[in-house]
Amino acid sequence: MDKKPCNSQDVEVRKGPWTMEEDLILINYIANHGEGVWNSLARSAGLKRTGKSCRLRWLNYLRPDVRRGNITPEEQLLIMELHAKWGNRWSKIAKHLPGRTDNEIKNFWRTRIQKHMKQAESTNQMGGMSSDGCTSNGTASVTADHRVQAYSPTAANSGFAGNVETEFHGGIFPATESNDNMIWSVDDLWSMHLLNGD
DNA sequence: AACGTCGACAACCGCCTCCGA
DNA sequence: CTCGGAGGCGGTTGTCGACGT
Repeated sequence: MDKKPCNSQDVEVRKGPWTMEEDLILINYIANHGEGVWNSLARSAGLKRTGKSCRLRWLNYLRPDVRRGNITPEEQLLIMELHAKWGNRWSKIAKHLPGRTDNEIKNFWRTRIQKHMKQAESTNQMGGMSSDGCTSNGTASVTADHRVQAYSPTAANSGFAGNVETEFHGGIFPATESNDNMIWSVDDLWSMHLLNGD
């Protein structure tokens, strides 16, 4: 994560977690100049990051319309339906979920739904094999509601259903955990940006 | 109270596609 | 028509925090 002790400034490329300063620089720059060619944007903004890294950070985290927080049951259902239709076309799926990013959906799928699918499958195998022939690999051929039933109990445990109501009240997202401690939220960054002016 | 394990999320990497020179 | 650069996408990995033992 450390910078290389290198003399030439154009070789120096930062990796790893973004700092608050970097976020602010990126937000400010895009607010003033808009998105453009990411490589030159990174250079012009003075960020020692690759264009790709800047793009990813902006799209997945800093964009003002990015909605963060728990995926609602409705969104889960939609994700599963679309995934059954298109498979791992995360960006395509993300287009149908306003405020959600492909990365977020992808992570959600891998960490939660896939796990519950495995559990459901092993349960099915023990209990008497699949109920409707869900044997295809990866690109689900099962109906969405079937899966909901398979994983919803655990989902409720991990806070899916319970947080639906708190989800939207704040508009973008409620920045629940951050402000008290030293962690900053995107909201903070944007308000700082506004304070700074253009 | 300490240690180990698991889950969630952010970020990076490599490949593919598209566009302009 | 070909080549190179940039953007986009999906897969994978690393890190951090929460939870259980």
